[in-house]
Formats: sequence, C-alpha cells, structure tokens
Amino acid sequence: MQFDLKATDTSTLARAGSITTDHGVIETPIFMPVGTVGTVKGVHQRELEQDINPDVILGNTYHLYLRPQTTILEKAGGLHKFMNWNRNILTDSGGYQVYSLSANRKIKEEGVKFKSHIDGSYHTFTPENVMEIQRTIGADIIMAFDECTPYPCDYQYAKRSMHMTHRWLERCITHLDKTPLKYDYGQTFFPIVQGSTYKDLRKQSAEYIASVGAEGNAIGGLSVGEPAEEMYEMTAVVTEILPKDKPRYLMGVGTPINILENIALGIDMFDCVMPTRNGRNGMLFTAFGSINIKNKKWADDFSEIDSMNITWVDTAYSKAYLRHLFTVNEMLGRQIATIHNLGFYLWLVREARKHILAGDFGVWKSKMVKQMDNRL
RNA sequence: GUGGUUGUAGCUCAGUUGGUUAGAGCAUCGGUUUGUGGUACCGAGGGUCGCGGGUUCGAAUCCCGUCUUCCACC
Repeated sequence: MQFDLKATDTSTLARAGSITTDHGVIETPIFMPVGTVGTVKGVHQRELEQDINPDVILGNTYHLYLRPQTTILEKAGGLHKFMNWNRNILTDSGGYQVYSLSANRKIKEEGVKFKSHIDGSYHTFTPENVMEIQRTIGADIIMAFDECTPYPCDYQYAKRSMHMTHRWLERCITHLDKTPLKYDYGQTFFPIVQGSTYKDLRKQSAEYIASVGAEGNAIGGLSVGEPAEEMYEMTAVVTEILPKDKPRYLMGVGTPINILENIALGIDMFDCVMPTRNGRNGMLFTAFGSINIKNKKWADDFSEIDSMNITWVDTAYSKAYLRHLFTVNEMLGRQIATIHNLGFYLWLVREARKHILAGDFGVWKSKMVKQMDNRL
C-alpha cells in the first residue's frame, strides 16, 4: 500500500491524498459504504460501481465469520471474488460487534467469548484468530482487534481497556507476521487508537499507535453516543500525533456534518451505516438538510427527490412516489433511498477533496455545515 | 315470517362471576438511528362499546324494545 499526500488545506488541517493498493486507487478523503455481510444492502453491483462509485467498501469479520463462514470464503477465493467486487475492501475486525453485542459476550485478556446472534452458539475471537479470519476474507485493508469502549466510560475502565487494546495490537502484529497472504494481492494492517473521551488517554494511545509504524492508522471508540463536540476534541488530539504521511481513518463516523468537521481536523477515511440504515428507514440526506420521506407533507409533492441529480434516482422519481413506496413498504423505496444517500455521501467527500485541492475548503465547509444543519 | 347469531378505534378482533381512565395487532401521524444483532425501534392521535329505555352504588357486560350482520327453517 502507498499513500500520497497531494495537498493540505490552507485554513484547516484537511488533506487530499491517494491510497494505492493492488485493487486500485482510493482518493481521499473517502467515505466507505458499509457492506457488512458481503453486500451493500439494497444496492446492485452495477449501481454501486457506476452510480455511487466508491473506491472502497467495508466488510465485517464478525458477520462473515458466522455466515457464510471462512471455509466458503476460502473456496470462493476471497470476498472480492465471492461478491464480484474488484475494487478495495476494508474489513472491520469484530471489535465493534463485541461492543454492540454487550449482553452476549465476555471480554478477557485472552480474547472475547461471544454468543452468535444467529443461532446462539458460542465462539471466541482472539487477536490471533481474527487476523487469520481477515487473511481468509482477503480485504485490502484489515483492522486490529480492539475493544470499543462504551459512552460514557469511567476513566479507570477506559485506561485498562486501552492498555489491553495495545497488548492485543502487539499480538495481532506478531501473528500477522507469521500468517502468509492467502491470495495474489497484498493486505495492509491498520491499528486503532482508543482512550474513550479522555484527552490524556487519547494522546497516550495515539503515541503508542504511531510508534508501531503501520501504513495507516485508525481512531475507534467514537460515535458511540458522545456529543459531537467531544468527538471533535478527541479527533483533534489524535490527528496532531498520528503521522501526516499516513492515512487516518475515523471509524463509524458519521453524519454529513461530522464528516466535514473531521476532514477539517485531518481525517482521510470514514465509514458509517447512516446513509444505508437511515435510508432504509426513510431518511434522506441532501446538501440542504435531511428529509423524513415518510412525512405526510411529501404525499403530493411531485418534485424530484433531489434537484442536484447526483445519482440518477434523484430525478427519476418524485418525492410523492418515493413516499408512496415507503408507505406500502415496497423494497424499491429502500433501494432508491440507499442509492440516493450513498451517492450524496460520496459526492460530499469528492467535493471536499476538490475544495482542498483548490485551497478553499474552510470557507466551503462552513457554508455546507450551516446549510446541512436543517430538517426539511 | 320463525328460530338462532352478530354489532367495541379506519380495519380485524380481545374484554374474566357487572368494578378504576375500555385494550391489542394492523393502519394513520411524528420521532430515533454514527467501525449494521435493524423488513427495526420509540412515541402520539383515534372509541356516545349499533341505537333507545330499564335494573344497579356502578353496565361493553344483565333485562326489554328496536335496527343491523350472517345462518337455518317455513
């Protein structure tokens, strides 16, 4: 993997760069659509490639490990071939699922014992087997196995957890070095900064993460319910320490505004379920604010979904028709909303990149944040 | 015509020997969603219990009349 920093904004810490892997170039800042179980829910490959057109999507170790399971993925020749996606894939390690499955797991130094949400069977994730699973899935970028702390989180727990995540990181790296690549392309590994919402822990964690010299670095444990201001504070502390010549990935963020604010703080990569999940539940994101398409006021509004026409669905369907599809619970409604939202998110980061390259990102960002902070 | 049966929220229905402010599912309206356990979740509005009378401290519930639904028999 290679990272080229093309430009840094004049008034903010925003950067434009490009990541090159064996599956192509990722222009940053980037938003990575989430494709948990080997599919970006509700989106055909053709729409994903041609209309939404991201350089990279996300997969999930926890879900893919449970189904279809690694034996199938190995027979398929890896996730790229299995799902017919020839661009980049990043896999999350399962650390977040351990957090969200909180009622059904036990975290110990050795690893995490958890109960499958599908059939109730017991499994264990350790830094070692998670590395092996990610080798088999075969994503271009694989993530360290970490503990994502909840919010709020008391200081002592956050500190202990952070140190355990650091120890797990060493085990991940040691084991990865012993585990050969399974396919004919490379994989790169990103460690994850933790430390909850405590500046001193974030600083300490960022310094430790930076010291391992990975090709890219991630920030985890945010966007778990903390106020946005607190998230920005943590990002600022961490990006100051993480190396400038390597990509920085803020995991799980966020709203369109969160993304712009964090780009301004020097983040290069994002992923979030929001455009897909909220889209499936009737929420549309636009450059002028969000829309709940289920609201009655759209029932006889025959105007196009989004006059900006970022993806073809925006002008192919009216608001009234899309509302009708949600009212009658037709899957097409969820598909249209998902395509629209992902199209918008990708447009947003591409615009951000353009403005960073042009040197006027700060001004543009302020205008967009004000404009998008609105419920239509 | 006779006998039985039915009537409770927009719809389909619960509602105990009569006992607080008559409930549910669906529908409607609004909200939530941040490294996807999400076809999800939370909340709100909506009822002269067919109608009229009676018994009772108290009636969706018991009695009478009437209208209505469906069934059977003439």
